[in-house]
Amino acid sequence: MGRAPCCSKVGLHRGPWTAREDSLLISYIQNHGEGNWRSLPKKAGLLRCGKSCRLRWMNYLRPDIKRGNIGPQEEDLIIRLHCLLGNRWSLIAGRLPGRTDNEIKNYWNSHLSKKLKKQGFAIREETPRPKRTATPNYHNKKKNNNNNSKLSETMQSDGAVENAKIYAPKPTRFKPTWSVMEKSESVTEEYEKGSSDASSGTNYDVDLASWSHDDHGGEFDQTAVGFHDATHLDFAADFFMQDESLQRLYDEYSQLLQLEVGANQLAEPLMQ
DNA sequence: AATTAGTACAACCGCGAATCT
DNA sequence: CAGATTCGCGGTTGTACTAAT
Repeated sequence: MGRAPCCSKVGLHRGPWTAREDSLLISYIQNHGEGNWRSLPKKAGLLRCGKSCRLRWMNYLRPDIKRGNIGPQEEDLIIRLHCLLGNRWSLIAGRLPGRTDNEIKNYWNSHLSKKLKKQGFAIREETPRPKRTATPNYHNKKKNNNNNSKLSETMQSDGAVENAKIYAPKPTRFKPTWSVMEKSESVTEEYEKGSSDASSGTNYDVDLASWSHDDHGGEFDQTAVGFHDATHLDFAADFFMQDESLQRLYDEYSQLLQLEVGANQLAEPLMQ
């Protein structure tokens, strides 16, 4: 229901974008703004599906996208946020001004996960999306949900988490904090300040290499499980309190989670 | 020089949630 | 309120490029 038809089924272009397509899309959005992706291609004179246009704009053409290599401070922040949030790339991207979720996801998959494995950290092969709280429609809906079927396989094949309840925050559409929290005293602001001045020691300048296994008595492996509930956030806190800014970053997320979950819904820890 | 393997990243796909009618 | 539509997310795939053999 409601799914946009695949491009191939309606004879639309697929694959890499040409310079001409890019310029058509850019000029259309400059004149009319984002949104209405469904009707945009037709109006812009593009033989693409709206979904493809949106993706191209969001991940490549937007003027505020930061090009170039991901720096060590960004890398450090990605790693920490991934420990905290799992594969919630859009949330992570929201903390990295100018970076897209796709870029971070790619960087993680092709670069960081391997790097961390080499360093001896246990990386989740697959982040099971947290089981969603039982909204009235949820269980009655699907049948063959990919993500959830994967999740249940994972759960059942792994005795350690078989009966675990996972904190399941209500999914919300995400807007990058640097655009919606401009006036706040958020960590993002500090990060932006820091990252805009590469020569200064930033608030996130923490030596990852110092996080050896031994430093944490082997407990670090638990980060591979993920921190989907408040109990785990407490545990996570031990690792992320390396400086004040990270504390605030952690607090921010912790607060968000607490707001959503309510005390009686807090899941039991995955590891006990 | 040719082939193979590995890497990086753009793009696609399927899904659920939000929003609209 | 229900069904339809749109949007956004995360997993996966395809392919261009580079390094190694």
